[in-house]
Amino acid sequence: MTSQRASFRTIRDELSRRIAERIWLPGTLIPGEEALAEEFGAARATVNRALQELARAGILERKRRAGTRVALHPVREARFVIPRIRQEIEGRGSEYQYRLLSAEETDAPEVICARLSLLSKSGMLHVRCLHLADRVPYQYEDRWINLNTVPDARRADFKSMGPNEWLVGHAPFSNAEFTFMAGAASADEASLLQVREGDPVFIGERITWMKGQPITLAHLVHPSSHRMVTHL
Amino acid sequence: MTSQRASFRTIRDELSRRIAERIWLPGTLIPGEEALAEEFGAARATVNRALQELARAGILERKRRAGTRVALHPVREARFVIPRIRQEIEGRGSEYQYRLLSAEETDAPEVICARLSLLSKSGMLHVRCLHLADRVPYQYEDRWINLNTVPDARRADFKSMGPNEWLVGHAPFSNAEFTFMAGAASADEASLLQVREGDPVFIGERITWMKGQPITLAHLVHPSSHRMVTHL
DNA sequence: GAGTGGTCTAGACCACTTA
DNA sequence: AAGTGGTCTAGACCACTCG
Repeated sequence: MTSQRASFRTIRDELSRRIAERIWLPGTLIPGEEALAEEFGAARATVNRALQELARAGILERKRRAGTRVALHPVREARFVIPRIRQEIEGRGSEYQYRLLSAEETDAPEVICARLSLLSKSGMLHVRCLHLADRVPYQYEDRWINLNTVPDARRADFKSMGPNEWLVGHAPFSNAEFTFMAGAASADEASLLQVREGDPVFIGERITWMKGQPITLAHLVHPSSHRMVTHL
Repeated sequence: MTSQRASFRTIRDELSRRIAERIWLPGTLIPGEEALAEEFGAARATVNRALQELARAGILERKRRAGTRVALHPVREARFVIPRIRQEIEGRGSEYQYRLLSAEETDAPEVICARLSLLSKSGMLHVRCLHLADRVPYQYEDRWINLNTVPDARRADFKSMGPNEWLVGHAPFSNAEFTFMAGAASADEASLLQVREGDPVFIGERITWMKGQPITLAHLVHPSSHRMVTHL
């Protein structure tokens, strides 16, 4: 008997509580939708929504015919916002500045072609630029843009606007891969970021595709003071 | 007129296409649920589910009375799985090994207390250990556990099981903060990870709470060959 | 084959917000 | 005040999978 009015939230939270307080242990088969609907005095669709949310959060595992179980190894996931560099800097109350270092159409080196699964190394635009926060180097960006996928990028002016800003407005992506790692600053990176060569740097690599066609590969280098933070 | 049978997936994908192909530009007010339901020959609840999924993905913004708009600045988010070190290593087909370095109840240094917003520095368990993949150092873990929140940890045996594995089974968390950064290996870290002192390392920091009470602070150090990858 | 979750419908009422 | 999304219901059929 529940005094609460039926709502997918109250049902979701109550089930969540039973799992957190180990009333239902991991692996337990919990009652079916129909039974829960009766217990909570709600429609099955309402119970379904509560269960689906918990399943999406990874704390329940649902299978047709087999029923719903408390996940044995809850796959916890966290989210992080895909940073838009200007917003990221301005959002912290800092002044954003942008400096284009170079932009030229040139053949891509083997490494880049391989990373993007490209057969031809031609038709690539290589852009290098620097993003500053309060006049201090914040991120060095080394990017390759596939002109075969985004021919308009030839006419883009990257002097005043970073390639990322241009791309979000002109070439939406359907898939992306993000890689984060630590590395040692090369001589170039060191002088641009005002650190010493060999100093640790935080590197983000981003590859985006539109319907299987590679759009761009970005290599984003931060000084080691950089923090990537996310909450759950 | 749509030849597809009504389904929240087909509706969701069709709307997504209209946005991706810029038929509906950012900021556009799109038709209401009722209108879309009629267009697709579906019930409003079905349209609602499609719209809610797109809103959760950040490409639509919905407000009562105001209607649904294509997001101006789509806040793209990516997810990453919160790694369980053993699964992470075994999932790559490598052999997992664990080595406890030290575990002692001791006062926490100022830095740690501050990081956890702790008033008292006592009642802390300091655990250091090493995780190996195929006998190669993979992660060095330096962890503080708050015994005031998790008194059972005093009786835990961390000789055979890592503190993370123990904690997931005994102290679920309600909130967590993840930080990723690059750093230079200290002398200790360098010898344990078999790199040179000062070499870049990839550092993950994890703080977890249960209902506002800090549970643990983990400092996780990887050699610079480490990659953290996620897809969208 | 049968039971469970997945999805859809038609209708209803409510909550919020903006015109 | 009214229109839009948010949620719920009761009922239905389907798809998948386990025994």
